[in-house]
Amino acid sequence: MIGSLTLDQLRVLVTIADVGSFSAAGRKLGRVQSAISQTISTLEDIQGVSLFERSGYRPILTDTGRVLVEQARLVLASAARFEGVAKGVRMGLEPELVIAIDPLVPSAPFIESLSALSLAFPNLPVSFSTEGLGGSLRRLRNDSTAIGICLLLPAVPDDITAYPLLRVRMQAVVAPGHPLARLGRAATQIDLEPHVQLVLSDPIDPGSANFGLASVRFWRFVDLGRRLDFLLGGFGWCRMPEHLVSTLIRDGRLVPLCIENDPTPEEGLTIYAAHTRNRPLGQAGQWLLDDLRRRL
Amino acid sequence: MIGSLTLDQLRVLVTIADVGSFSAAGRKLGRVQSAISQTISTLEDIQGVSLFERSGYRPILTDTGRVLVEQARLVLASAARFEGVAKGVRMGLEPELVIAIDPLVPSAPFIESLSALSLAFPNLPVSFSTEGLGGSLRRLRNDSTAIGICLLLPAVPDDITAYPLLRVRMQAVVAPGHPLARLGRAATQIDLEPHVQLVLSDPIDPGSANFGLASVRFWRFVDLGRRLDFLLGGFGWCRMPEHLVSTLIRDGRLVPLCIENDPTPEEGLTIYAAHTRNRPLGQAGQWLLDDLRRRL
DNA sequence: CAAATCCATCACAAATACCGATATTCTCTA
DNA sequence: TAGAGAATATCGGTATTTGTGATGGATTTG
Repeated sequence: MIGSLTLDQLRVLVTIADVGSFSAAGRKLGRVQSAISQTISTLEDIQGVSLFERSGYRPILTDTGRVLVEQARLVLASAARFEGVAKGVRMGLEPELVIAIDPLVPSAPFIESLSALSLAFPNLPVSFSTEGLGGSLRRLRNDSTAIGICLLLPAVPDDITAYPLLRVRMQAVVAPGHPLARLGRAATQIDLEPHVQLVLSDPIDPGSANFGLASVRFWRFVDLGRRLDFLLGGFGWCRMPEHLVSTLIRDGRLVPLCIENDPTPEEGLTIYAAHTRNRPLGQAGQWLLDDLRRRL
Repeated sequence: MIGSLTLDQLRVLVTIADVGSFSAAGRKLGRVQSAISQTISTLEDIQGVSLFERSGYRPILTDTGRVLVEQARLVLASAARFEGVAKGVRMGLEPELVIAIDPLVPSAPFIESLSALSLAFPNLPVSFSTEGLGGSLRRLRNDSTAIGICLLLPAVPDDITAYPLLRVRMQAVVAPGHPLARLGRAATQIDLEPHVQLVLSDPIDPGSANFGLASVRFWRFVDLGRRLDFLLGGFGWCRMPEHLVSTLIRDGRLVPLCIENDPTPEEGLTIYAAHTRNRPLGQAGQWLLDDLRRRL
């Protein structure tokens, strides 16, 4: 036998635990008492454990029974989730919502929307991917994500529908021990050139998305956190989103770097919520998009 | 009908997903192909969704099907835990192991023993309680805990058998505003289940990384840093390496969460592992005690 | 002490799940 | 391009599972 455990057995078990007796459980479940009794009996039999102490007037849960009731609740909750997802699909929801977020995008502004989302669609499986610059766009075109929260440089591509959400200001920074930190004036192209620039790049297509390159020597990183390690270690300079470095600057662990004729827009880079034109958002995706636009 | 979803249907579904065809699933499950076909047919019918695309030679999972297969795996895993607990009991194990730890108890070396415990008894539900100084002792005398890890001042009472030990660590954490942060005792699976767990997963094969899943609801992340953002935002709980969260904990931006296999006390005096004389330890409890004494 | 409630057991009936055969569609190879 | 092999849906018959209803023993309640 593959496995003879039945959800029905578990439903009966927890119902008994809830209402306190076999008979009452029978009434609640619309079955005769003997059916309940037999169901529990076969459950005990197959699992080889004793769930109830039958010596008294009404059966009481054994220690084992108590624990297994809790386990059963988990199984049933899980099963309910299965049915919940199915129901969502039946009512027009997408089966899951995949969200891709580029690494430079701050999470904070999205958390409220997302917790509202999980309230509005409690059974919707949500997944996130953050996998390097350009990852969101690639996944959008892949159809492996429904929504991308990303930069779109130099411009919004034709096949993408995008809504601007917010801007992140970028700040060039360097560790205090680095030569550029002691410059004492705005850095020119000449100043920057000899030093290593720590750039984020698309892991799949390292040649793309290299905006704001100023140095000749650069090291590529896919992971923002790892780049930060190297930055703090005085390995080179780079631009970082302001929200990630402001406390580090305040603590003196990083020094802001002023660049002459910096091509990076003063008001910051625009973060878009995007989806592909040819695959419209599902109900939940649309909801999230609307909510984001309303909030931001 | 109370609920007509069947574990058998789910077993059939995931088997098909694994082996790739109805016929092969039938062979694997020892059933005729038509039985498989009918099972899936009724499952689709009852849930009101289309799981397979039947136009081709062999049915292929729809998007909905793919998601529901993952959900089904979770349900089956949960069911397997149920049966695992039952099996443990059948083989003489205690149905659960309750461990009480006093709040002042430091905690370094417990984690190795406990992860060894969860390896030796993978389905044993373990719960921790921490509820004030003297709580362990009270629970021991209550018979509501099997083992107490506690201070015993001024001396070991007569009714208690106690062995002096030392310390441990690994970190489940949650933001201060999260409900789990206000639990006030060790979290059991039942406590965790309703809350979102923030899990790291393989972006290529999101189904693979389901180790350590305790909640039924979880959001997947590829990126550790982004997960941390959501964690700090109070979105859910997760386990984090201690070196990454210790400063956050110090800042009060995170709260450590004591759960089943991850106890997290701090510094203290002489710590004993204790149990009452008149209720000898079960198999797993004895195992844990021996392991602790061997290591410390 | 009587009435009511609860549970286990048993035989029978109903539901349901499986099997085997068949028709059809698709893939792969000669 | 034809033919063999394999996959699936459908259908009727059978077998197994599951629920019913009645009965008897035990406990609580008033």
